[in-house]
Amino acid sequence: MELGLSLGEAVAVPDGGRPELVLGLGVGVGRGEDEVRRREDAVVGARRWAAASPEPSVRLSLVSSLALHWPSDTGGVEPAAARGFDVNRAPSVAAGMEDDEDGPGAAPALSSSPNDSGGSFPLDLSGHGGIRGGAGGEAPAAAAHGGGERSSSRASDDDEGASARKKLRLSKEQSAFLEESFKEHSTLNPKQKVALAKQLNLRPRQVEVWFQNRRARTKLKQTEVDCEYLKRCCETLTEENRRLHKELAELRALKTARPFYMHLPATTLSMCPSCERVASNPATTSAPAVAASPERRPSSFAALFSAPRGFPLAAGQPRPPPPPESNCL
DNA sequence: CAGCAAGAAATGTTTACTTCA
DNA sequence: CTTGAAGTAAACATTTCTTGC
Repeated sequence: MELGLSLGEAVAVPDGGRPELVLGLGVGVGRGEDEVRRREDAVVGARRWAAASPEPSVRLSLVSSLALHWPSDTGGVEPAAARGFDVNRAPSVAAGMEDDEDGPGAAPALSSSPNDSGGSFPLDLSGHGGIRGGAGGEAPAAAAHGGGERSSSRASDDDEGASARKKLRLSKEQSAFLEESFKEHSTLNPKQKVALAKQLNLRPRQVEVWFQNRRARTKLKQTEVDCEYLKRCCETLTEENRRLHKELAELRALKTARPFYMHLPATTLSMCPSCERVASNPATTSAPAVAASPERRPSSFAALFSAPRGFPLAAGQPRPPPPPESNCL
């Protein structure tokens, strides 16, 4: 038994709103091909399972979209695309800024001009004093050098004096814009990062960190959803287990009430492993052969006895036709 | 003012990829 | 041409720390 749960299928919303995530849920007989890989593959595998499962899926709107295509403008495929996201194309709002490279002279984190909001960024951030959220116009030391890409970004924020970490609160506008970007793509390539940073008057490192934390929050939320779902599955299975135990007790009671069929010798009936039919032992052909083809297989042993299909056969009743084709000897 | 939650940032680890001997 | 070590970059996991309530 496997539990399947998938996340990340972007689904168009009828009213034209933003896509929703599909949380595919299902319980059924799992297939061994769902390899459990490290990290994301628990979800990916479950999604695959859910796709192959006849079980209905439950859709939850998690207000996020992780699987939207983002076509490449370079035609190339970057590593991030291999992880499921195509992050090669810069966001539309960042068009024309792709040539900017992060460096000491590029993309200053805090614009010297309050009116310089980074070009096409529609939100007016001037009232927030840039990234410092209206911190009285105090230019942070870290902002002076503009940060750098990953290889240098870690050190770049530290080597600027001992005061090191200056906690900031992103403004609502900045957060909203980052959120919108995240909905389009949960990872950024360097150019997109720089463009976004420019538009928001942030350092590229800040944008990078924000996306990292955002991904972590998404994953955490998903884990909570998974946990809740598995809890419910556990309850359902416990209930099913209780029911089956009860059914078993009823069967045992029936066993004493129907001594003829239940007292057949064990060698009389056997299950063919290939076709899953209950067949009579050739050596004891006098015993009735019971066809248990899939379409006729009762859903439970109790149904086997209660269903009006003539089983078990009463004495003198015509026997059902033999199985059409069987590998049984 | 302490406690707490949220979140920004730092740090360490893992993985994939490239380069080069 | 193949292979393994070294280097690099990016993402992730975890932790630290700041800030606001």
